[in-house]
Amino acid sequence: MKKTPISVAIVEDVQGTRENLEELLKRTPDLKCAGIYASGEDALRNLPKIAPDVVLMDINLPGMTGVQCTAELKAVLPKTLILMLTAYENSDLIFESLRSGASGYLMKNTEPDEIIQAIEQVCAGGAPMSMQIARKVVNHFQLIKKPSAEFEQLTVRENEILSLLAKGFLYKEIAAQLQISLHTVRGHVHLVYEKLHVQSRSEAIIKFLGQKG
Amino acid sequence: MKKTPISVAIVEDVQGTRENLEELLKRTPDLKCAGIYASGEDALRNLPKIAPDVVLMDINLPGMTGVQCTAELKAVLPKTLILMLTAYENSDLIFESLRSGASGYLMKNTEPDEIIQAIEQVCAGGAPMSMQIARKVVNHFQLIKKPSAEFEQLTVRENEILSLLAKGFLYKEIAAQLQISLHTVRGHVHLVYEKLHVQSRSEAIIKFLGQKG
DNA sequence: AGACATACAGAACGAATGTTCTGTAGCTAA
DNA sequence: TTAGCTACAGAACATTCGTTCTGTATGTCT
Repeated sequence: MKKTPISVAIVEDVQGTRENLEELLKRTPDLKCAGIYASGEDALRNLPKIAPDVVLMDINLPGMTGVQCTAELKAVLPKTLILMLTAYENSDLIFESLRSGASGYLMKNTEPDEIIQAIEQVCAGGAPMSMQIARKVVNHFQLIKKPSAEFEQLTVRENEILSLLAKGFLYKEIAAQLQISLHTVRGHVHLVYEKLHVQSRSEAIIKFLGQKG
Repeated sequence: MKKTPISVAIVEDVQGTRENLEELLKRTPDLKCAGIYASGEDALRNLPKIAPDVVLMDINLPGMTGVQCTAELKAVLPKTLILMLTAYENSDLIFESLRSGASGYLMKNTEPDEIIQAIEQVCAGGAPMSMQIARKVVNHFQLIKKPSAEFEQLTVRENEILSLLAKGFLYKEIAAQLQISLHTVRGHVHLVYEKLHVQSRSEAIIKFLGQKG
């Protein structure tokens, strides 16, 4: 698929795991081990010159975490693909990693064969991860969707006013934009609060923004 | 893995494809074809009684779309897993499907073997999709991330207060929770506003929530 | 037509919020 | 040590918001 070998760097604090990974890369024909680092700080200092195709990043590093390191690396090397390695399936860390720019998420107990496959897959435009992790990622989208019954009761005018509220306008600014009096705005806002079951502008905005996701 | 066969329903308007899928299910030992429908409306009428384990849903249906059908089915049968079938890799449709509650996303030209595997995988807690689609889903998380320079200037106390503001608490409630005076809360809030370059609680909340994704 | 419901508009009053001050404690650099 | 900086705490005053009223169209049943 690729003629030149894929250059891969390793960031992993545990010596044993680090050496195993290095060994694995070295004995695989199409891969090249471009750098090995025991800490995120060390990796950040050296990787920018090397610009590898792929980085295998331990998520649990002493000092700077793998997530932080990923974010900073991606800022410098946007084209470098990062695969997280982790011992545990922690949901929060998965999402933080993906937000930081990781392109895949592997468990440490993954078979060597599959690690190699994952490296090739990520280069081919994929996002390798275990099927349990894939489901978590997919479910995340569904959580965004919320019951929107309350919002449907709002009249056109109330919706108009709510969306202005949620842009941060003052009552008097809303009154000016809609050509109605300040008092009237207050009246509408109060009805919006009743229908949304909230008692302050803040809560209404939070509910409104949470709704759009 | 499962002793009883997995019950699978098909929603697909094209007769040829529909019959091919049915044939595929029938000749696979561990699968049972529980229902075949040519439209979303038809599926919605009949599936609630059947409650299959998995539904293969064509995304491109005449009348009600596969996405709509997925959303309504999921509302009635939250435990039923839905795999979307599609001819084209349209990003928007992928995300709409996932938001509507689909648990996997297959191309129509997928090999029969892989379709069977996908059905088994989704029952086992996975989220089968092509590697290109997986990457799109993962990338979606990265887009959420925004520049957060302003927030880093906040002190621990200020962050604490901002996050309480963004939960809708009143000043006096915040004062009580943090054991400081109402006046002090005001003072902190004002500093937060300065650092975030906003001038009201609403704007601060909007900025704070927009930041988290 | 009369009774009822709803969307919209406005006013008065108390409560919450925003601004601008002052003061204290801890930490750093000259 | 002293001067300067920052985080935190508080007070006085002005503005904005939230609640509870009343009133006016408009539409829909019966």
